[in-house]
Amino acid sequence: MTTERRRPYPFDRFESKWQARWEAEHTFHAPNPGEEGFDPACPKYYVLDMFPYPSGAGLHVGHPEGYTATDIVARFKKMQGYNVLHPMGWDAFGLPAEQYAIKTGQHPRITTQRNIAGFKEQLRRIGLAYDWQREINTTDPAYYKWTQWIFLQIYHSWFNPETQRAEPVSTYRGSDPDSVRLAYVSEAPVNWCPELGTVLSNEEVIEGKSEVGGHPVVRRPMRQWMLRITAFAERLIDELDGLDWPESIKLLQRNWIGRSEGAEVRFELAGAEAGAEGIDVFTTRPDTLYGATYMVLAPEHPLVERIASAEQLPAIRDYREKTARKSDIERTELAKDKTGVFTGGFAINPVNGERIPIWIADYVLMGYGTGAIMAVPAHDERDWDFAQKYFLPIREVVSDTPTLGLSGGSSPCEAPPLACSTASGFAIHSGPLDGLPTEDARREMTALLETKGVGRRSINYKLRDWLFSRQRYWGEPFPIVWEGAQHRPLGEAELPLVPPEMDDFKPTGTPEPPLSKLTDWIRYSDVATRETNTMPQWAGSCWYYLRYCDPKNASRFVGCDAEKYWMSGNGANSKPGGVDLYVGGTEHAVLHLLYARFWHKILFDLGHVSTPEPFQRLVNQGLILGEDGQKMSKSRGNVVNTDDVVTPYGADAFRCYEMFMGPLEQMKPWSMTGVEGITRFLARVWRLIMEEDQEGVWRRSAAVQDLPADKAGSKVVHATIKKVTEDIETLSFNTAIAQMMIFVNHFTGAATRPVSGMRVLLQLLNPFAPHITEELWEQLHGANSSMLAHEPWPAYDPALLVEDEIELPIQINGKVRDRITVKKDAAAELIEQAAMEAPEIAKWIEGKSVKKVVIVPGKLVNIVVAG
RNA sequence: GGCGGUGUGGCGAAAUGGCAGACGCAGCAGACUUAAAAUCUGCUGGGAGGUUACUCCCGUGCGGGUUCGAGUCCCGCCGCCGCCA
Repeated sequence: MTTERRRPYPFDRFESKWQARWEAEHTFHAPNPGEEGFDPACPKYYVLDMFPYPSGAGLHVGHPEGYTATDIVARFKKMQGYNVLHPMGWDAFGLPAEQYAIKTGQHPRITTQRNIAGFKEQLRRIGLAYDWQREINTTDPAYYKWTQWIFLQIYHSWFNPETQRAEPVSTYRGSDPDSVRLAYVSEAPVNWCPELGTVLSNEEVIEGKSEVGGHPVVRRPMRQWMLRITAFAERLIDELDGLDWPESIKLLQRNWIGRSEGAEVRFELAGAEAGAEGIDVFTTRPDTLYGATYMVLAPEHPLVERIASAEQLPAIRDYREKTARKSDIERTELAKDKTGVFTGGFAINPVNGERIPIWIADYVLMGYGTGAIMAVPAHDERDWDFAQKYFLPIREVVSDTPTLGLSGGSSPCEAPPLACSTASGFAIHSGPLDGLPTEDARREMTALLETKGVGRRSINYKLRDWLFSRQRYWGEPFPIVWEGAQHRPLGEAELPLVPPEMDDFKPTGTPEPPLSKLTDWIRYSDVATRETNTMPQWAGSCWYYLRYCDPKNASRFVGCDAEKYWMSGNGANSKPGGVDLYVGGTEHAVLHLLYARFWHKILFDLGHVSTPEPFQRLVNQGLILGEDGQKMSKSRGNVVNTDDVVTPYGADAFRCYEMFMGPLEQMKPWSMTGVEGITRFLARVWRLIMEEDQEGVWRRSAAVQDLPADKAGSKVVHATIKKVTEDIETLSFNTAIAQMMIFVNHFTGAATRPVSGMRVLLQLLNPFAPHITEELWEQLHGANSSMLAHEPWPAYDPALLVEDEIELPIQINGKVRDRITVKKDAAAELIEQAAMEAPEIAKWIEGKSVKKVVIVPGKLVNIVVAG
């Protein structure tokens, strides 16, 4: 397409000019406390985007949806007099750059730098008001020095159960501090992905496949670094309450942490002497203990070999091998056929002394609870399926009706139930519990167990500790060395620990990380070798919002004053503090947002930061779909790149369209004709103030005059100030733009346009369309005027919004039949009288009796008639 | 299966329990133009009636309920999307 389409307004002549000026004048630089230009009287506002991974594909129109929203808020808050922190940076460690390196031999650093440059240029073209002096990059040694430093703080800490806080490990009084560190080494089975050549966290594995690439993942035991996030499970749930987050995200986190209350119960092994090793189980239904007719251990449970009878041992070993090849998801699938093997051993049910068989089955996971369960087939679906398959006894101990006289597990003639019931009801066949409703029975049984010393109340979490090491090159090396089998930390002075240069990034094909190939680097001293794992990509994003506060600090991860200022609560709303507004996609609901809260709490406990939570207000932007209504993807060919929009329509049209599409949080499809519509709107704004002469030169329009607005005009102006101000606060940008369209439509037909009203429009529209408004502002005020970005936000006069006379609809039985015009504060009697006399109303009332007249002042009149 | 979200014109959507469909897209008509584009003006949920001004009926996924009045609140379903299983 070579035809030079005439642009509806000459955005191409001024957009880059204003971008250059903002950059040159540091218009959006926020000074820190103590810096030049800092005004302590200024309230602060910290508005943050989830920083992107700079991929090679560049920005598509989905990325800047959130960025534009925060940009509008940032510019708005600045005009309202806030000191606004609005930074951007790069989450640049990660697998794609490393895989590209494996394919091409090009160092990931080079790829990363090139991608960052591309992303930054695309963002610049959109005119986002970032403080680029605060740009950070997680792969910069000056940044990851502090990621490593924070890891060391975690390594040096433990969770004191008495204070419920992270404390220096020196306060631990036990004999083996390594057993309580918040960063520890574990030999547990992990998610190993042979294709990627690395282990993955539970959060990175989706339906048995890697989240990145969809490769198969298997379980295998490996020596790995773990972070003890489970210690914070309770606080991570409880402290969600005070956050201004979408309830759905809070719920997602609560479900992920998966708190369940119940009891831990000890079953002795049959034939063992009292006090000998037993099997502990966790159950949320202690009330059903009388219905426990067998036990199941996870196949990898350490007791299995000991319990197993000689004749069962071969079958057990065979089954364990098969299990090892399955993922947790495959194992716990409800619909799946249950399998298992009898161990040959028996346990004693502690409440009724019954001898019950012990099985192993893969539907019991070693990682959840204690790795063993008591099976109550009558009241648990999986136990039911299992019992049906292997003909194990089933005893009903919960009835849906209160039944008296059916006492005791001793009753010999109970009929097995016809179906499994997990519902609450009333205890039966349960000795002392009989007749109790499920809730009471739970409590009663727990108390009973505690008295007998065979169990106790317990809380279990689904959350697992965070598998924190990866077998990759392109990540932060651990500041750890090994001497013999013992790990020890590097000193702070040895940070940053920079990964060595390398040409061959290929995975070793074994669980040995790529760094293990570099024998020189590994050798730390005659006796010590370096840790060769690296940290996961999440590490850098766990604390980047803190670094933005003080990105150049060389002596601390963030300066105390800067942290206190930017992360403080906003006096006005007495919130506990943190980032004032954080916008990003839902995909991070349980990964980044949980990890970052975890790290933040450790740093808070250790006194390094001043707030218990990092992000006070969180908003998720909705996905932008392709024009076909499908998720954008390369394979569908429906991806719209930002440049495809910015080049032909301009940055302002791009920004405004992104915001006009619909509610920020909603999923919505892209539409190029929609972009054209918004372009028409901006062109109309342009022509409100400019007109084109015979030679095709744009000049200030003669219709713009220094006259007061008429009554209707000033009402529109002030209604627009009100609407736009309120809508930006609630992030309802689509309706804010609709109101500005109403403004423009009102003045488009007018012969003269008051310059005061035009100024207000430019102020209100500036956060949305900063280039065109700056240009027009300059047209109105001259080239030497101060920038619009430095103008204050306008205020509205409520008095101008009130009409003297209002039109009231008159309803008969809820249907509008006529309208009357009355004075705005007319008395009810007067309104009623006028309503009854309205021309159309009479015929509706005729021959009927008026039962009631409802008058809602300023809204409507409803006449209720009968007959 | 559980939890959460969502359902309004041809399309994106708007509506503190108070005139459903603001605003925009698409479409139709008119003005300007030799013509087109651009621009400006008007119309545009469905149906019925009337010569016009207009009038009436139906309408927010389905079925009930509360209320003078329900897109909005309550109960029960159905579809789609997401998360967990």
